[in-house]
This record gives sequence, C-alpha cells and structure tokens, in this order.
Amino acid sequence: MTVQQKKLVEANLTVGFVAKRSGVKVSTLHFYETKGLIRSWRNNGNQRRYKPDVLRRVAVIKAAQAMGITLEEIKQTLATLPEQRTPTKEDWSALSKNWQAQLDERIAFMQRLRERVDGCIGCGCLSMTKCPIYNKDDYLGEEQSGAVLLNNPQKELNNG
Amino acid sequence: MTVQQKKLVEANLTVGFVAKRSGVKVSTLHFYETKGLIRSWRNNGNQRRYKPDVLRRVAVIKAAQAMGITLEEIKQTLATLPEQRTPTKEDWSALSKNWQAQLDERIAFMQRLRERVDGCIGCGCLSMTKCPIYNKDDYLGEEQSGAVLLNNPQKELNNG
DNA sequence: TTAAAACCTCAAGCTAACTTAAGGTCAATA
DNA sequence: TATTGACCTTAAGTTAGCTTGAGGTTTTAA
Repeated sequence: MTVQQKKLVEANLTVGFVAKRSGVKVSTLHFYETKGLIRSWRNNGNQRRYKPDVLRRVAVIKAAQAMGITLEEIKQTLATLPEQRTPTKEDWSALSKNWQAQLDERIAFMQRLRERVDGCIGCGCLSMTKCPIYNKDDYLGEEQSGAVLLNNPQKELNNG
Repeated sequence: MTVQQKKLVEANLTVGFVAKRSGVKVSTLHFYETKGLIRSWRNNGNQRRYKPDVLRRVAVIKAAQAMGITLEEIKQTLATLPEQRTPTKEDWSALSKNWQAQLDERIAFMQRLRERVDGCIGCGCLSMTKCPIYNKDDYLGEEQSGAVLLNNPQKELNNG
C-alpha cells in the first residue's frame, strides 16, 4: 500500500494530496481556506489535514466557477451544507438545483444577447439617432435586475 | 439648437458627450484610448474630439464584454475594421459574425455544463473512487481546447 | 540519521478592467 | 470678465482570484 492510498483509507488527507487529486495548487487550497470555502484541522506538526469530502467541495467550487459564479456566492451556497455531518446526496443535490437555475438564466441571457448581436451590431442602421444600439433603455434593458453575468458588464450598459 | 445637438451635427464629439451618450465614464474612454480600442484627435486646447462612430464602437465593446470577450480580444477584432474610412454595415456585420460563433460555443459549453451539474454535483456517487467529478480527464474533458469562458476557469480543471 | 521533499506563515506581486485623486488648464456662461 | 464646469495628465488605488517568494519547520525515505 502506497502512502497516498494509506492517506485515503485513513481519511485525513494532506494538502499536497488534495492539491494533486483536485487539480488545484496548494496555494489555492490555502487561499480557499482563508476565504472560508474549505476547512481543515492541524496535526501535531501544524500541518493541514482534510476530510475526503474536501475533494468534492473543490470540484464543486470549480464547476460553479465555470458557470460564472463568484467565490463569494459559492461560499454562501456552500454555507447551506450541514456543518456537523458529512453532506449527503440530498445536500449536494440541493446545491446543484440552486445553481442550475442561475445557469439557466445565464444561458437565456446569452441567447438573448445572441439575437441582439444578430440584429444590432451587424445591422444597417448606422444612424446614431435610429439604431437601438445607441438607446441604452432598449438595449439589453430586460437584464437590468436579472442574472449577474461575467462581472456584470451589463449593469454598466444601463448606467447614466 | 443646444450645444450637444450642435456637437452632434458638427460631428466631432467631446469626451463628456460621448461618455453620457454611451453610458461609460470619461475615465473609461481615456482608458479605452490608451488600450487602443478607440481613437480621438485633439483640438487647439488639447481636448479630445471623437467621430460619431466612436459611439458604435463603445456600444460594441460593451456588447462583446457581455459575451465574455476580453478587451484584448475585442481590440484585435476591432482592428479588422478599416482605418481609412468609416466602417460600413458590412464591416460591422463581419464583426458580429465573428463573435456570434464564439457566443454559440459559449452557450453550448454552458449547456453541457448544465447537464454535468445535473448528473454530477447532485449525484449520489459520493465515493471518491467512482464519481466522475473526481476524474479530471472525464470531467469537462471535451472543453480542453474549446471555447474560453469566464476567465477560463475550466483550464484550471484540467491542470496537473 | 540525514538529506530531500513537503509543509508552514506572511507579505508582496500579478492580471483585467477600471476608478480615484491631485494638481493644473481650457471653455462656456452669467 | 470672472467663475464654474469640463478637460488634461500621471500616478496610485480597487476587486477578484490567485501565485510567488522568503525564511523557517516537519515528514519521509534512503
């Protein structure tokens, strides 16, 4: 039995092992911990030890990031997981439902954007007074209070 | 005739006017200029003056950003516009085609991600050795060389 | 047992996309 | 004409999400 397999069985993982397994750097795990996204305890020599479910947490963090969700939002959603026991299938399922809705909104937004790209950027109405692209109230107006996408650039579109 | 209408007719716009009309701050216009995204000339008093098509450029920049395209990419795409003449309908249309494809890729990626969220985050296979979420080669593997989304977090997923 | 690998902390650095501040000039209007 | 508002430049600050480096300790393995 290798050391890593042993670690796995004993169910307290080192930071290096978690890093390798989850595909993130050790520094990222430290960083996530300072941000309250993951937790660890220390051994006698002050080294971090993790429960195996940290791997799922990190994978979920990465998946959520790929959806465009910020670490702060992810943290808040992860905070809904139970603290006392290891999260169950149902716990994780609830999380995913939460993000599914956001993802659906984002996809819908992108699709509306796509239509706008068709109709607007490439349109023939180069007159500033006629083209809706110059009319901020029209342009992407429905998104005003909707999904937050990509650092919210659409909020800027509606300023002033 | 107001001053602003006058400016519009005379077709050389002040930075303040462009800022108000395009919904971005003056400092943003300065910034875009240093980044080579827009251009201006100076009047006798060293103040910036813009051609009206800067409004379309800014609107297009904002739309592209909402698609998740970086300023650097936007700059490169805008660089394909003619320098000597005011861009025509066809010029802008070509741009929009370019970004439509990227947007389609992004939408497709999000949709694949959505399926993964269904099947993976919320799944019952909490065993580390079985769940594909722990297997970086499986998880989102198709995206390896695909669309760049949201600061490329999916690249991280495949590291190490 | 000892050298290398892994780990620790804390501070600083990095990129994108801007914003803010300071100190000064130019232009519009009462 | 004078004052207010718009504009100028340059430098530094901001946020997110990390990474890098320095200097030191612990663990592992030959």
